[in-house]
Amino acid sequence: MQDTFCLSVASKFSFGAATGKERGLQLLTSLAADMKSAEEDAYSYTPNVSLSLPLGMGSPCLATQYHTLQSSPVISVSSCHQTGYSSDNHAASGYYLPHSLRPNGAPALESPRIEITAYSQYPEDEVEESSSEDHIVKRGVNIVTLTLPNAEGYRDPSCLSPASSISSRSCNSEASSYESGFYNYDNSPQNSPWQSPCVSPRGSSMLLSCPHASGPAGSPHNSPSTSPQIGAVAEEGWPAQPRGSRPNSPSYSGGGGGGGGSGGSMGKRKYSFNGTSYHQTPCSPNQSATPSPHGSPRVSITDDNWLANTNQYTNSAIVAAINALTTDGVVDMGEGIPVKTRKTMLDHSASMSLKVEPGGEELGPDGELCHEDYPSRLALKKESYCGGFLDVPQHPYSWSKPKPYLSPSLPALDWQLPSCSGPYNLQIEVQPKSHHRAHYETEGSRGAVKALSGGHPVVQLYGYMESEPLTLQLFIGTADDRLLRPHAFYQVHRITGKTVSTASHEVMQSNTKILEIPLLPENNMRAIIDCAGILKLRNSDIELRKGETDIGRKNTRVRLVFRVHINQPNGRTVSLQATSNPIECSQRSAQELPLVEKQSMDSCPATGGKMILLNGLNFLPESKVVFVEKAQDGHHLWETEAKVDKDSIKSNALVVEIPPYRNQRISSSVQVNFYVCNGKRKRSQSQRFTYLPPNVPIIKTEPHDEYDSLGTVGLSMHSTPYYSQPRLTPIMPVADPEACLVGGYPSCPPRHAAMPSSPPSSSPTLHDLSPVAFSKCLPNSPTHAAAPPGPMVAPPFQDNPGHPNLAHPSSPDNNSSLGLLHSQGSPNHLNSPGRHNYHPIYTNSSPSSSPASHPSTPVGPAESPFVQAYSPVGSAQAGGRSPSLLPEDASPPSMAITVKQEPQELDQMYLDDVNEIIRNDLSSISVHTHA
DNA sequence: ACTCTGGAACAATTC
DNA sequence: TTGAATTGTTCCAGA
Repeated sequence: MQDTFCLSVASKFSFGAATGKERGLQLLTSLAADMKSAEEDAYSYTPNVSLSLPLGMGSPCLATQYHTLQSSPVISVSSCHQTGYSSDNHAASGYYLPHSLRPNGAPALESPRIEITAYSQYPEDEVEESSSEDHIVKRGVNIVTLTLPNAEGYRDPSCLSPASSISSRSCNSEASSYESGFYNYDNSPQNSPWQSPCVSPRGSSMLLSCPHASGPAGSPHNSPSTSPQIGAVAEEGWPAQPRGSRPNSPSYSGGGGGGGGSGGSMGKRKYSFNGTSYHQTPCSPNQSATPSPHGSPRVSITDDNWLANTNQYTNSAIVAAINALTTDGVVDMGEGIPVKTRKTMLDHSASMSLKVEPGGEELGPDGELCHEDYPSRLALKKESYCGGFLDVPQHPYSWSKPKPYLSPSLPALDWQLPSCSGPYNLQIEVQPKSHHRAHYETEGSRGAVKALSGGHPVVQLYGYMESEPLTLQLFIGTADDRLLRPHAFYQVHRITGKTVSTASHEVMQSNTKILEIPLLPENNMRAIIDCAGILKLRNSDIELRKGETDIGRKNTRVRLVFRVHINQPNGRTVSLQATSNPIECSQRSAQELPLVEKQSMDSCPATGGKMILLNGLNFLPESKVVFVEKAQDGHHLWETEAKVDKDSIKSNALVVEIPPYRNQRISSSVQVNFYVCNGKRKRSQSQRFTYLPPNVPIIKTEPHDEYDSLGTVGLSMHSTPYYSQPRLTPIMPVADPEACLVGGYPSCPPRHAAMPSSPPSSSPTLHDLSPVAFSKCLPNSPTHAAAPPGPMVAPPFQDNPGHPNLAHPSSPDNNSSLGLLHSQGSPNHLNSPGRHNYHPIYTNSSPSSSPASHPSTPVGPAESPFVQAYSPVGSAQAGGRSPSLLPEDASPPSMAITVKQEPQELDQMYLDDVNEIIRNDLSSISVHTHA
C-alpha cells in the first residue's frame, strides 16, 4: 500500500512541479495537515510498545522504554517487591536497614552523619509509609541518619564531576552530598534499583535485600546511580549551588555558556554562603529539598531562596535535621506553594526540609520514600504551615490520601516498566509537542508542556475499574538511545495558575523531581497534563555531581515519563510506565535543527525511486536528505544524498526520492538510516528506513488505519522516526510479542473503547529506537507504520507511535524501546557502569517473556516478573545489529540523542566496558534480587 | 505586577 | 594557536 501511495504522491508532486510549486505545496500542506491530525489521533493510542527487550526478557510490553536492553540478562527480582506501602510495608520495618548498612552490607554513608533514633515519624518512615500517619506509628523506631554536611562530601575530588566540566559550581554539591554517599552505591550495581524489587511492594522482605529499604540514608539505591538525576535532586531544597565550590570558578558558568550568566547571574550563583551553608546543606538537602519550592532545585537558589534556605540550614543542619525528623520528612511541602510564597514561608519550610532529608535523602532507595509521605504530609504541612498563604488550589483529590505505592518498594526511576500489564494499560493519549523550551532557574517559567494541538498532553489509565483514585507520577526522562532514566539536566517543573486545571504536587525521589497528579475514576482515570513545565539545570552544576557521568552539552532532549502504581488485592503493586515522544528542550536546537516527525513510508525495494514525504520542522530550501548505512562498528558502508523535490519544500514537509540501495540484489531487507541536514552540524535525528529485496513484496508495515484514513494523499505517514544514532545502525529487533502478555493477562487489553483517538504520536521517540517493541507488542503491530518487519517502529518523536489506532492495547508506548547500548557512546556512559549498565526492566508480565521473571508485580494472578535487563549486555549484541531485519531480540535501534557523539570506537569500548561491568554486577545483583 | 514567550546578547567550548 | 562556529545561559522586551 504504501508504495502505492507513495507513487501516487510522487506523481502528484512531480506533477505539481511541472505545473507549479503551488500545487505541490498545497498538497504538502494538506498532507501535512492530515498527518498532523493523524498524529494526534495516534496519540491516543500510544503504543506502548514495548520494547523489545532483549532477550526475551521481559515482555516487551514491559519495558517501555525504547531503549532496549539488549541483551539484558534478566534477573528476577522477586523478592523485592514489597509492597508496601501499606501497612505491610511497615512491617517492613525490618526492611530498613540501619542506615549505616547498605543493603549490600556495605557501610552506608561515608559521610559522617548523625544517627538519631526516631520515633516513628521519621521521614524515613514517613517516607515509606506514606500515607497515613498511622503508618508512621507502625514503623517503629528507625534510626535516621543524617548526613553531615560536609562530610564527604561535597567535594571529593574524586567526586568531582566525572564530567569534565569543571565548572562550576557546586551545585552539585548537593547532589554530591547525596551522591557521595549514595551515589556510589548507586552506581554499584547492587545498589541499583534493579535490584530492588521492583514491583511490588509488598514484598516485604525485599527491603532488606533491597537497598531501599535500608534506611533512608543509606540507600542509594535509587537508581540514582543510574540516573543522572542526581543533580536534580538537590534541587529542591537545596541550593546546591552554593555549595560550594563552584563559586570559585569563574567559569562556573560552566560549560555552556555561561555567558550572560557570568554577568549577573553569577552573582546568583555564587552565594557566599555556600561554603558554609552548604556544608550544612548537605544535610539539609535532602530535607530541604523538599522544600524546595520551586521547582527547581538547586539552584534556584536565587538569593532569596538561597538565603532563606541557607540560613536555616546552614546553621543548624543538625538542628534542622532534628526538626525535620520531628516534623515531616516530607518533601516539600511547599510544593504546592508558589515559590515566592514559600520564601516567606521558608522559615517554616525549613523544618520541613530538614526533615526530608533524613528520609528523603536517600530517598532512598529510593527516594521514594519521600514521596509517599508526601501526600499526606503535604496536606498536613500545608495546612499547618501554609495554610493561609497559599491559595494553591486544592485539588479535588486530596493528596493526603495515603498512597500505597509510594513506598520504597516502588521501582526506581530508571527501571524500565511496561505500559501495560494485565488489564491495565497506561497510555499517553495526547503526545507533547516535539519542542518545548525549558526554562533555567534564572528565568521565569516558560509554561507547561503543550500538545501539538495546542492543548496539553493527556494520559489515561485503561483497565482500572476501582473507585480508588490513583496517583500519576511524572518525571523528565532521557531521550537518548540508552535505557530510559531520569534526565540529569532537566527536571519537571510544577506549573500552577489560573490556566492550570490539573492539581499536582512535587515529590523528590533520588534527585529527580516527580510531579504527582491525581488519576480519578470520575475522570475516567484520565489526566490532562497542563501542570508540567520543564526546568533546565546548568550543565556545569550537574556534571560536577558525584557519580554523574552524563554530559549536558547537546543533551537537550527529554521525554515525559508517566508512572502509575496500582495496588492489587493481593497486596502487590503493579507499576506501569508510559513515555512520551522526545521533546527538544533547547531553544536553539528547536529553532535550527531539522526534525523529522513522520515519514510516509518505512521501506521500499532496493531499487528505490519512490517518493517519500517527510513531515517535520525546520526544513529549508537547502535541506538535504542523506541515506546512510553503517556497519556495526559504526563505519559508513554507504552514504548517498537523496533527491529532494525542491518545489515541494516547506518548513514542515519535504518530498524526497528514495535513492536506490547500493546493492539492488539484496536477499534480505537492509536497515539504513537517513537524516535531513540543514548544514554542518544541523542534522535531524536519524530515521530508519528499510530496503527490501526486490522480489519481496513489500511488506510494508501496515498503514495505520488512521493514517490511511487521513488521507493524506495517499501517503500514509509513519511517524516513525527512528532516531538512530548515527553510529549505530542497527536497529532493532523487537521485543517479543508475547511479552505483551502479562502473566496471565494478555498484557494489554484492548483499550476501552473509549480510547482516544489520537495518538500516534506517542511514542517512542526516541532515539533510538526503536520501534521495536511496538510491533511485537501489539498484536497488530503491523500497523505501525514504522515497522518494517523487523525493526520497527521507531518512533520518532512524535509519532511513532503512531499507531494510533492500534487498538492494540499493548503498545507499550513508547517507551519501550530498547535501548541500546551502544549508541551513544558517550564516554560517560562508560564511566558509569553502574548506572546504565543494566537496567532492570520491570516487567510485569509475561512470565514467559522474562526469563527470569519473577513475580514482581503480581498482577493478578500472574505476577509480573521484574526483569532486569542489562543493557550493556545487550550492547554487545547491539553492537551490531545489522541492518537486516533482526529478529526480535535484538537490539534496539540506536538513535541516540545527540548527546555527544563519540567516535565509533567508543561503541566497542563501551560494549566491552559494559559487559565487564555487567558481569561483575550480575553476580551481586542476582544475589540481592533473590535474597 | 506578573507570567509567559520569543529573541538575542554574551561567553565558554569546540571545531 | 587562532578564529569561526556552536551551544549554553542569561537578559530583555512585548503580549
